[in-house]
Order: sequence, then C-alpha cells, then structure tokens
Amino acid sequence: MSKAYNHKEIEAKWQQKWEADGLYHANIDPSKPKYYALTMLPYPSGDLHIGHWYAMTPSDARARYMRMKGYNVLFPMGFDAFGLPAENAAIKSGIHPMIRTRDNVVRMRQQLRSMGAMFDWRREAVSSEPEYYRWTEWFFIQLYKNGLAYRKKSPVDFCPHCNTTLAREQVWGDDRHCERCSTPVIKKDLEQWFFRTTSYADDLLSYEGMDWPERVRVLQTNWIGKSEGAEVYFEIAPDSINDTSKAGASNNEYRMTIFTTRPDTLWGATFMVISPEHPLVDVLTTPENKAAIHAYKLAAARQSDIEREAVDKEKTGVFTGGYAINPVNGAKIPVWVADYVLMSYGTGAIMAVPAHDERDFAFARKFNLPIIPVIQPEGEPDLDGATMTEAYTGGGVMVNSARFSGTQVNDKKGKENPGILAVAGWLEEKGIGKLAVTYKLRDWLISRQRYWGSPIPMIHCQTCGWNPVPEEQLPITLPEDVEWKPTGESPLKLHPTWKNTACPVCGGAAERETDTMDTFMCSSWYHLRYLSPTYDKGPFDPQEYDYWMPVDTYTGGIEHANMHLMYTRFFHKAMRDAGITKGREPMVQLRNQGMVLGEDGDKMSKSKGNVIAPDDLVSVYGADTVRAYLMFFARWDMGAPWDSKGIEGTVRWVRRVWTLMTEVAGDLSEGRVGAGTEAGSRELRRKVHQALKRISRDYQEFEFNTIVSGLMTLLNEMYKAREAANADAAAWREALEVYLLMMAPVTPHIAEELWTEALGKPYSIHAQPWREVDEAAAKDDEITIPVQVNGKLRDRLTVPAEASEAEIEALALASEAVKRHLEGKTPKKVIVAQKRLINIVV
RNA sequence: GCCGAAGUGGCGGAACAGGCAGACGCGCACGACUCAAAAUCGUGUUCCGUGAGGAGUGAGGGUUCGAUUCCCUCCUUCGGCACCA
Repeated sequence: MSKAYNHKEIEAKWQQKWEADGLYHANIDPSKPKYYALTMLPYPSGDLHIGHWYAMTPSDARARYMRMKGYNVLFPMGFDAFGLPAENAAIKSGIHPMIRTRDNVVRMRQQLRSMGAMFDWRREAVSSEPEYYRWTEWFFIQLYKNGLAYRKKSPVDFCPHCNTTLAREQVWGDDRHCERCSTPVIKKDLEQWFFRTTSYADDLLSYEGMDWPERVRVLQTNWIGKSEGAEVYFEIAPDSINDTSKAGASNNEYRMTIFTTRPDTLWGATFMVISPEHPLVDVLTTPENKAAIHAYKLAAARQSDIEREAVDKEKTGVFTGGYAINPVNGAKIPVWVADYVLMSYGTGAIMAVPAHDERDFAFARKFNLPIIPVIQPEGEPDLDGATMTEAYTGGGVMVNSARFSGTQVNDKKGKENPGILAVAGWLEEKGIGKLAVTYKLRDWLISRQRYWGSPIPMIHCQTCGWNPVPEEQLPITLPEDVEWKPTGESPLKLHPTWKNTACPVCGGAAERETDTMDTFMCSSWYHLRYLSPTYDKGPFDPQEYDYWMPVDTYTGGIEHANMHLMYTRFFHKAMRDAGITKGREPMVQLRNQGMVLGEDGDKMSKSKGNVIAPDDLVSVYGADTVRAYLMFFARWDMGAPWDSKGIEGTVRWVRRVWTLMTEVAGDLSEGRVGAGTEAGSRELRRKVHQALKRISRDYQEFEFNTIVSGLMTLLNEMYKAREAANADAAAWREALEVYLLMMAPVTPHIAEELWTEALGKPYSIHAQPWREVDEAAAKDDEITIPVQVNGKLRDRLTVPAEASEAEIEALALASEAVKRHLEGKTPKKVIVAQKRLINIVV
C-alpha cells in the first residue's frame, strides 16, 4: 500500500461501511458500563455551520475515546425543528414550514454524516414530527395535572393597527414600532400559559453531585436571584380609600404587602412606592391626582423594559394623593407611583427608606420627601437627613427605632443579621410581617401566538372552563391547510374549523387553545426521546431510560445557560416529582465550547461576508483534517478567530502520518526493519508511552488542542527514530498501532484506512480497546536537572534517573558554570526540589 | 453599577504539584532539491546585545530560595445581569 492519501475516496468508503455494519449502534448491554454522551441538537436552518462542527466533532472524539475505554456509548443526534424562522419564511415565500423543515432536515443530515461522527442515526428524533410532539403535548398535560401549568394574564407587545401581538424581534427601533406598519407598539395583557418554574427555585439552586462549569452555575444562580428579607403589611389610611364601589369595606381588604431586605430600617420609611401596574393604584389615587396618574401609567406601558430599567435614568414618579400607615409606628406616609418599582418582582410595592437605600434617596431628594436616618455607623458623626449626600447602606446601630434602638446591624442578609432577625421575629409576633424570600426567576411563559410549534393540548368550554385533551386523543396535530397571510395572527386562530371541538367533560361545543408552545419545551426532553424515538406507549421506553439515564456528558454553547439548561433541569425535576423521570438531575457533566469567529475576529454573519462553510473545507481538505484542525487551533472552551492559513499545518500533519505509516508498514512487512539497538527500541517505546499517558489525560479533560499537538510531537519523534534506524520491529509495530489508536477519535477515517490497509489489522479500529500506559516503558532513564544560582538558570545536569539527591547536589556544586557564578562565595543554602531543580543561594 | 472569565512571541496557543517560560502549529528568514517556481526536506525564529550577559508572561506591590501559577491594588478586553426593593 503506497498510494497517495485521497480523502474523498476513503471517507466515502468508510462512512458507507460503518453505516452498513451498524458500527455505531448503541444497544442496551448490562455487561458494560454505559455512557450517554449528548451534544446539543441543531435547528434545521438548512445549512450546517462551522460552529456546529466546532461543537460536535470534539464531542464525538471524546465519545469515541470513552467507547475505546470500554464504555457502551450512546451518542445520538436529532433536530430541534419547530420555531420562528420556518414560519417567517412561509409568510414571505408561501412554502409550508413542514415542507421546508423536512427538506432542511434531509440536507443537514447529509452534512452531519460528512463529519464521520459516531451518531446512532436509528435514534434520531425530529421535534416537529407528530410522533415526537405527541409526547411534548403529553408532557404538558402531566405538568397541568400536577398543578405546574396555569393560565395568567401577562403583558405582551401589541400593535393596535394590525390588531395582533408581536414577538420581541418584531418590535423595531427606539420608539418601539411595529415592523409591518410602523405604528407604535403598546403593552397589552393577554391570557397565557405558564409553568411554575419558581416552585423549583431552591431545588435549582443546588448543584450537588453535578460536574458543571462554575461559570454556568454562577449564571444560573444569579438568574434565579434568591433574595432573603421580610414581607411587611401596610394598610391604606382610612381617608385614602377612593373606591366608591366598596364603601365601608374594611381596611384590611386594601392591605399592601411589601418585600424588603431591610426590615431593620422600617422606622425610617418616609413614603411608599408602588408600581404603575399595581392593583391598588386606582384605590389610592385621589380625584385631583387622577389625570396625572393616568398619564404616567400610559407612559410606563409604552416603554420597553430596557428603557424602564435603565439604571442611569432619572427617577420619575407621581404622588397618588393617598397615604398608608407604617405598621411599626402608625406613621401616615404618602404613596407614590414610580416605574422603578416593577410589578414582576416581589409584590410590586416597596417601603421607601431614603436614608439607607440609594434609589429611595435619589427619589426623595428629587421630590423633597423627608429622610430619616435609623442606622447609625459606629464611631462616626450622627447622620442627618437634611445634609446627607448619599444613602448609608452599611451596618451600625439602630436608632430612632423605638424598642429596637441600640440593636446591632451588620452587612449580612436575612437571619444572619441580628437587627433583621430581631425585627422579623417581632413583626411575626404582632402579625404585621414575617421573614420571606423572593426570587428574580419568573415562571416560564410558554404560550406563543404562532403556528409552527407544538399545539397546547387544552380545550376551553364556556361551562366547564379549561380542561386537557384526553390523552388517548393525542397528538393534536397541526392542520396543514392554513393560509399564510401577513396578519400577524396565528394561522391556527384563523383556520375555519381546527379550533372547534367538543368539551372533554360535558361534550358540548368547545374551542381548542390556538397558541402553541415555546420551542424550549421541545428541547427540554429530547434527550429522552433519543432513547426510543419510535416508542408509542410513552415518551420513552422505561427499559432504555433505566439503562442510559442520566446523561453522563452534555456539550454545547454557554448561551443556553439560563434558558435551555434551566428549563431542562426544571422539566426533569417536575417530571421526577410526577413519577416519570428519576434522580436529581438530567445531566451529570456539562462542558461548553467557545465560538469560532470570522477571520476578521468578528462573529460570523452573512452580512459581514466572513462565514466559513464547512462543506467547502471538507471538499478541499477532507473531514479528518477539518476535525483535527478544529480541535487543534484553539482551546475548545475559548474558541478563536478562524485562520485559513493555519489549517495547512494540520494538512501537513495528516500527510506526514500517511507517509510514515505506509512506508514503515511496508518496511516491516518486507523485513526491512532490523533488530536495532536495545536503547533505540527503548527510546521509541518511551516516547510512545509518554505520549499515550498525556493524550489519555487530555481526552479525559476535554483538552483537544493538546491531543493533536501531542500527536504531532510524537510523529516528529517517530520520523527521528526512523532516521536513526535503531528501533526494532516490535517497537515499531507497537508505535504504529498505538499512534493510530490515539488518533482514531480525532481522524476516524484515515485511522481506519491505515489500521486495516497499511497495518493489516482487523476491522474496525473503532472497536479496539484503548491501550494502557506501560509505566516502566514511559520512565526516563536519564533526567535533566536545571541548576540555578540565586534563582537564575546557570547550568543543566544530565544524570541517571536513579541518582540520589545528594549526588545531584554534589554534581551541581562541581559545575564550572555554577562555580563561575558563585564567585568564590560559599553557598548559604542549597535547595534540591525533589529531582526537578536545584537552586543554590549565596 | 454588580457578577464572572481572560490578558504569555508577529499570530493561535503550551507549561495540569509553586521549580528550565514560549511545547505544537501558523507566519517569517536562510539553506537543500529545481533551469525556475510550487510542493517537499533541513536549520533558525521572545526581545535587547557582536559577545559574556541582561530583560521578559497586562501594570504595580507582597509571600517565597524560587511566581505565568498564590495574595492585594489597579488597567484593558470579552460575556452575563442590570432601579431586583
């Protein structure tokens, strides 16, 4: 075998053979430890991106390594196929999303096959096919039955001209106008479906037993945003109730609950602020303030969340004319409406303590509201509300706080703070408040006013209300005969008959929910559908589940830290509590890859013209070279700009491997390799086993760039050994075999070709066990020890590996170079750092 | 503003026990082969210095016999959150 390397020929040949033989089929095998390696599935845009290659081929290499290590490895692939792009394309071009999606899946499957990855295609799942979304619907019903799905009014962007809701990306410009008619968009409350993610907030905060990057854990922790404090109940002053419809109602009906992290500052509350959307705004507003409040509410509704939440924005607000009673001291304090208080966090109402909160301070100064200090920093002049220039937010001693004056306050939160603990206990005793916890995490809004998604399997009846579709009627399929009008309304709503159905409870006329589910719902359980994609008695075959779950390694982009990964964790826990899944977490280990940027260092985009197409690279260089280069050219977790010149180094390496392997294999089979010398053979074996040791560790640790550089280094050594011609045939055979085994996960085709054709070994290299490191062979005979004088390198000693530290020290002191730098002085100290370095201090 | 990550040659990066800084590769230079070029092979390539030597891992300080690695302060870049009560 001395033909030239032809990547097209060997890649086509082996991909076909592997497929025909089912080489990568993963079946339940209780005799082997299982390993579920999962990489995030793509959206079928119709074109595989270099980013997909960058994410998937190292994941594949590691899955292959684990397989060689003796694990029964499952490495599946599929498509997250519902979503907006297909629907937008349908509105523009009239091509049905189903047709477009199926075409794209066919095309992308081919592109994915060109990677030569070990995907078990029998387990492919496509989320937009009825056999899949039947179970997405089924899961919705399980969540509903377990009280985790509910309906609530929620604000959405709405175009009053088109009379429709808009997705966030359909709202354009700083003035927030409709993409189609340029009418300014308003917020509108719509009834929508939510999942109770918040009821799992504390469970989601625990990462026990999970090998996830610190970065992702921090991101999720911040996103959940647990905050400890207290809630306190403020009543509206009796003369401030402007609700004629409920004359004579008791005060308690209008109790306002506030959340605060600083109940210790309650005596310093000089006013209250409620959100413009707060239900009690109208009750509190006096007739003379009505017009101003109304205008303010309208303005707030027009603003985007981003505008409204901008930190540097000047505080705005309007006085309602109404007052509340501070329950700790009976003080009557004014209630303002301001947009810096968000209805979506806490209770939408706060007590304002301007002396000890920056935002309240800014607000008080602007509107001339009183500032009363109630925490005095120790050893400092007394705070004075009239002259303070900023809020004091630190610890100290409580003052002006009735029975609590003199109590210590520190920087800790919740119960850890003696001031908070004391006040909260008293509040609870008096029935005016208690310790409380609030989260930033919101419930998951899953309704989308869209066609191309999984239908929400709910039916609304005028008499029986909302009820789930009976499970035996699933799936509720999407109608195909819909019209693509650019109305912005979901075609499901406009379809003449689809929504008409019978109530599952009373049998009377009823309507289906016409909203569809967020696609994150589909991707929250795809790892389960892979287990048994054709199973029809449930979402997955329990036998497959028991063997394969949980996912051992999950790989993908960090951009999914707060959305997909959080939803998947929630989904798993909710279904576990419903008795459907098992265990604390769905994914034990998580690793994130970085991003391949364009050659200009910018993010790749069609408009910038800096997109690198993997298909072109594969056709020029071959999949093996592209795989190897993607693993080599950057740290996997960091990513880097693409370098089209850099790939030449990998091209040369692959060619040099081919040349050396075919030539040396030829020499071996024709007896041209002599007995060599014992030292020469030992030297070659040492290099091989040292590389094996390093490379094994690098596969384990996801350090793909040093796997390839380690292979390159060893190849250079093998060329030198060949030049020296002093290694025997056995050492060479081992070197060639181990080399191919080590490169097989990176470059599966060329490794298979050389293994079977050049070395004549039995097919397939990918079913071979990983070789164990021969520690004795890897051991150095001689070691080089750097010798420093005062920390500066002055000489290097080469000594036998078994030399004693005393011998090494004596040799170091005898060194000419060392003596020169000692300048006749006597060393004060000689440090012998094991057998790694000597430092002589004078 | 808060949280997190990262700053090492012309470039991507390596150094995984606090112990030889710059592995491997790109690029570049020189040489061999060639009429020539490409390809290939070989040699060199952190900076300053002819040299001995000196400096050097974003900046400054500290701990240590010894710091890219540990600690403190600061700067820059990137990512996330952003009036969260």
